[in-house]
Parts: sequence; C-alpha cells; structure tokens
Amino acid sequence: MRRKVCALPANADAALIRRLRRHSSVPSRDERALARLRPRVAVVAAGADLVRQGDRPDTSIFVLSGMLARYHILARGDRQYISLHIAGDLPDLQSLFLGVMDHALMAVDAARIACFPHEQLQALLVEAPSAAAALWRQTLLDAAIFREAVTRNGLRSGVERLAHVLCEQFVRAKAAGIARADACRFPLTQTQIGQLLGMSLVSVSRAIGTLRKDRLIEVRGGELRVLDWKRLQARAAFDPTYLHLDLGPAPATNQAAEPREVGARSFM
Amino acid sequence: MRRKVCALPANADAALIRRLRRHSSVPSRDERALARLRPRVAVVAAGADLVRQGDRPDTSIFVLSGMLARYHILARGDRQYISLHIAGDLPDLQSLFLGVMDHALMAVDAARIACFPHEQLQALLVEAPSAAAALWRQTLLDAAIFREAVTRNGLRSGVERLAHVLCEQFVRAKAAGIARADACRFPLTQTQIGQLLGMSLVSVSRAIGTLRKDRLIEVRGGELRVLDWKRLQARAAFDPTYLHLDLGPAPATNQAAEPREVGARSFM
DNA sequence: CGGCACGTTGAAGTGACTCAATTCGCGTGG
DNA sequence: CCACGCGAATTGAGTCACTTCAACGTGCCG
Repeated sequence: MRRKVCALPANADAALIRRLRRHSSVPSRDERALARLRPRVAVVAAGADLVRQGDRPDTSIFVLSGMLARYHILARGDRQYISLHIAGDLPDLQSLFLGVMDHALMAVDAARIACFPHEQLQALLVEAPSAAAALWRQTLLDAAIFREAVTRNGLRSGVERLAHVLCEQFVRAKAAGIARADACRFPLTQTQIGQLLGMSLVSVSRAIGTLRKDRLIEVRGGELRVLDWKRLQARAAFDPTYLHLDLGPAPATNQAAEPREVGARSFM
Repeated sequence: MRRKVCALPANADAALIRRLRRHSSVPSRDERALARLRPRVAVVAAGADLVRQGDRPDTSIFVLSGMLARYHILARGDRQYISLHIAGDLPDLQSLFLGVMDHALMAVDAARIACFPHEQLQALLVEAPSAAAALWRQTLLDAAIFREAVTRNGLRSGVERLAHVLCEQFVRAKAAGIARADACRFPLTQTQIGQLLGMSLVSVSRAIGTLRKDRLIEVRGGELRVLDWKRLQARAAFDPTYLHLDLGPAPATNQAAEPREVGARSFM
C-alpha cells in the first residue's frame, strides 16, 4: 500500500480530458469543469494493493502510467484477475456509485496514478453533463471488456485465450499511444496470466511456447512483441468490436444544449 | 423478432421508478421527468432475438416480466450467455452510449418489455441528474454481475458454478419481488445452462443430479426450488456482496460534503 | 399416438491439471 | 568476477474432471 505523493503537477486533468476526448466530445465549458478537479497523484510499487474487497473508497483512480489489474479473491485464496488497465484507463470508476468494493485493484508493475474524489466526479453530473456522460460511457466500455472476458474464458481453448488477451492488450496499448509498431508492455508473470485466463501456470507456459514456435509472438522481460499480427488475430478469433475504438471524438454532437427542453436534440 | 405492441398503458414508467428506488433516491422532480418518458411496451416470444450483435439500437429495454439473456456468438457458431435478466432489469442500458452492439439480447421465455428511446434517457442527464445517476448506477450493478461471471466460470468447478448461478438468480428474484419463499422461475434448458457456465450439456445434467441427490435443490418445468439455502450457498461459495443489495435508497453519503460551491446539495 | 425436444445415464477419450525436476535470468554479496 | 539464491519459466509424466459419442427415457403437443 506504499504510495508516494508526487510533487510535480503531472497534469492529470489534461490526461483525463485527452482520454475522454478519445471517445466523447467534451465542450469547453465541461472541459473547464474537468480542469478544476483536484486529483491526488501518487506512485505505487509493483504488487501493491490500491483498493481491497470490502473497502469503501471515496476516490476513483486514473492510470497515468504502468499497469493495474482488478481481481477477485475467494475465501479459499484462489485469485481471478478480471481485467488489466493501462495509461488512460479509469478502472476504479466502477466504484463511483457502489458503496463497497466487490473486487480489489492492484498495481501489476510500478505505476503512476491520479485519485479523483468521488464527490467531485459526482458533482459533474450537475455541473458538466457532457463530461459525466463521457465518464459514464467510459464505465460502459469497461463493462464491454468484462463481457468479452466471460466469452474468452468460456468458449476458447488455452492457446486461443492467450492469443486473445495479447491481441486485446496490444490494441489497447496502440489506442493509448503507448505501444511501438510491433511491441508493447506486458508485465504479467505466467502465474498471473493463468489467474487471468483460468488456466494453470504450466498450461500458460506451453501456450506461450506454442505461439512462439509458430512465430506469432515473443514475450520477454515484461514486453510483448507481435511478430505476425494477422495470424495472431486469426488464431485468437479476435474481433475488436467490443473495444468500441470507432467511437469517434464526435458522437451525438451537442454543443449548445438547452438544459430544460426535453430530448428532441441530443446533448453530447 | 416477433413482438406485439401492447395496448394497455402497463405503467412501465412506474415500474422503472420503483426499480431505481431500490438502490437510489429519486427526488420527485426527477421522478416527474421519468414519468414523462414514453416507452413502447411489447410482448416477445421465447427464443426471440431482441437485439443482435452489430445492431445500432436507439432504445434501451426494460424488463417487465419474463427472462432475457445477453449472449456472444463466435464466427464458428458457439454461443456464450453472459448474463440473465428478470423483471426490473435494464439489460440494454449498456448500449446507451455505445454505438454498435457487441453482444446480442434475446428472450429466454415469453417476456414483456418496455423500450425507452435513447434520446429521452440521455436527456435525463441535463433534465434530471439524479435519475441519470440512478441509471448509471444500474449499469454499474450490471458490470459487477459480469465480473462475478468471470470468476464463477474461471475459479469454480462444474457443480459450484451451477450452485452459484442458482444462488444468484434466487437472490435476484427475491430482491425483485418475484420469488416465492423457496422457489423462483428458472426457464433455461440444460443446454443453455451449459452455454452460460462454460460446460457441456452432459456435465450440467450430472451437476443438477448431484445437487438434487444432496437435497439442495429441485429443478423442474422451468422452476427452481431451493430445498436447503444455507448448504446451497456454502456449496457455491456464494457471497452476495457483488449484487450490492444493501445500497439503500440513500446512497453516496456525501451529505455534508462540500464539493466546490456547486454541488452542496446532494443530487441523487 | 407419433414425433420431437429435452433430459438422463453409460462408456471411452482427451485437454488441462498437479506433481516434480531442471533450467533460466538476474540481483546480491563474498 | 564468480558463487549463490530466488523467483520465474520450461519440460516430462501421471491423473482427473470434463468432454464427446451414443443409447435410452420422459414429457408435451399436434
């Protein structure tokens, strides 16, 4: 739980605005409301738990760099990772309107995060409806990733599951602008990959070996290198629709919404 | 896709308000905004697809009675059910801010539904922020169920998975007020249960047989009867935290919070 | 009363698991 | 600079839960 408060301004607000602009248009009035938020920036060490099951957090975490992961843990101690989160994600927005955490949030590797107080985010509903809509949409994007996780782990074989999660992370890293042409960060241990995909460490090792032997990928030192994207995607039966990357920055274009007037015109 | 438009008013708005009041407080001003919504009520037959992958729906579906299910389908034809939805659920709210459907929605048995136009719901963000917050929260509750599905199918054995989903449905039916003391509707075929839990029809049959032999449950004619709730719950390692049933009508507790000058009044 | 979908049960096969033994990579300290 | 230690990854071997294949039972509707 070790976290150092960071001195530098870090521009967490600006990063958040950039993130939301990736899928929603945020009018400048709402942008100003976002810019008034006062997040607390922190650095967390690999392996640190940021929020635990049963906690009642009063902030939502925004990832500035590094990788976080959500997980469930059963009484018997088994762990299931639910989703991975990289720069630009708001994993913890799920807790904004839920009292008690039903899952935990940890840092997979060293990460920089910004904590936005719930009350400030909730205030956006009144102050900046378009910004609130963008945040809402962000939580729906998260939910789509959860749904895909169900299908991935339910319908696919071990090798396919692995290929699928690698595809997902690569595409998301690209979208976040933190991937190179053919590589991105992937700091999970094989044990953790197993706990994400519902398979044993041994199976993960063999699955990686298979994809490596087929010259599709290379994984070393927390880095994923994609050698043949087309074939990897085919091997995973990966369809990126669920990531909704095509949600352009201009959705239902509003601009000068008339707060009172009922809905004939769309407001975002 | 057969659906008959229903003549009677059906009070879908009232049902929606009751639903949201289960977990959020809706001030009367916002209640009036909800009451002004003009949903289209329809009856759908068992097995009918309401929304398909790739569609771009412009309404969100509210369940008045019966059971709906979300599912993914892969190119090769395999099907994975993601979640089940009963009276009071808003399965389709997930599509409110996502353009294209990444999953499909179908009727498991005959159902009555109400379709709320997206633009009217989106207008609530400006008109009735507390109502919007309640809807947002509703989508977060859905997401919590998705997360639990990942863990259920990833970490539990066949019998445990079955027991878990039966626990979930029983508790949710209770909360929705449509369960008897020891029984509720459960209209899935064993094939469908298999596609929900990631197991084969044969395994489902044997798992049901096991729970029946242990005198925990009885399933017949689309009805689930719970014979021994305590032991069923133990068998499933079922912890209802993730359903967030304790979210009283008074949420977020930001009573005297001072979120900047604007939101001093709590708005949900 | 036949047809058909759904459910049950037996038997054989297999993918993934556990157990276990090495090997690799890397940081630490003698 | 090399030895050591330790976590992580690889590889082999045996086992098991769940799968598939197949036959049979059951209940419902035309």
